[in-house]
Amino acid sequence: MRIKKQKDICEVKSVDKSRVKAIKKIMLSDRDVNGLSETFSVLADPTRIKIIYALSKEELCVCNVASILGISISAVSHQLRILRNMRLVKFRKEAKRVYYSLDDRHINRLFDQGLKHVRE
Amino acid sequence: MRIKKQKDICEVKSVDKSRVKAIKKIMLSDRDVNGLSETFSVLADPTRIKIIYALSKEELCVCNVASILGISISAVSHQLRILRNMRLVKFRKEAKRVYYSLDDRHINRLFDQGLKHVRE
DNA sequence: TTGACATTTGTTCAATTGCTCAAATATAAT
DNA sequence: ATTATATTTGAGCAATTGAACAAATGTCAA
Repeated sequence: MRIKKQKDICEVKSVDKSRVKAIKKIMLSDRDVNGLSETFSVLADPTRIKIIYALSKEELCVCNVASILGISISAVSHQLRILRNMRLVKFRKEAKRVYYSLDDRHINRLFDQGLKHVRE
Repeated sequence: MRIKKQKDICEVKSVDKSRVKAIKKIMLSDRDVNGLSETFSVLADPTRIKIIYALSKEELCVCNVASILGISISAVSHQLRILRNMRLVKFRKEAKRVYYSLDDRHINRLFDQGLKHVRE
């Protein structure tokens, strides 16, 4: 095979300059892009999906979530921390238990839209 | 610190059995869970988000996408393959160029819902 | 206090992922 | 055929991530 040095960066002459410029101008802000990718990342994990779904039905303690999903309490707690950091769930402590519930109406809508998509 | 063997699995007696059972019964199917996590995974990457956004505005060739995002053609092509596999984009060849466009109305809606969420 | 239960947290490890580079393929022009 | 342009693909690598396990914290009851 011949050796070719490839620039791998789009040559100016081969680019439709005005088209590229126009779209660059209306491109999403870094803030939007990061927000979107963070949001979708949280929803991109099977365990978290199940947790969110369960909590969308009812407030539950960590132990019950673990029971419902059939995974360890530790694993649930780790995932709940992620959801907490993203402010998707809120919690209240009652004696030894900690009860979690959904804390973001938007997420429910995103979730439902996603379900509609996969079930279409 | 005391050594305790911890089962890390919810003790039956501490679980609200009927509550757990009820939610287990209406839990999402594996199919739904996998579909959701795959769908959200595709949307969870900044590069793919930008590509999807750009393509939502206009049909574009690989080279122009690379130019708009300011990343290598190879990187774009790799990501486009993922979007192709998920059937989120379609393409048509014209001479040496390959033009991509969005091929899923649902994704646009999911995307917009996501934007609404992060901008709230 | 001691012990049991509920949850959280830190560490380690394996798997996944996105990128780069090099190479291959495809198409058209010389 | 050779060259140039456009895109795809495969390998290798660094960074991220989810799960498992151990240990720590917190709360209540005996």
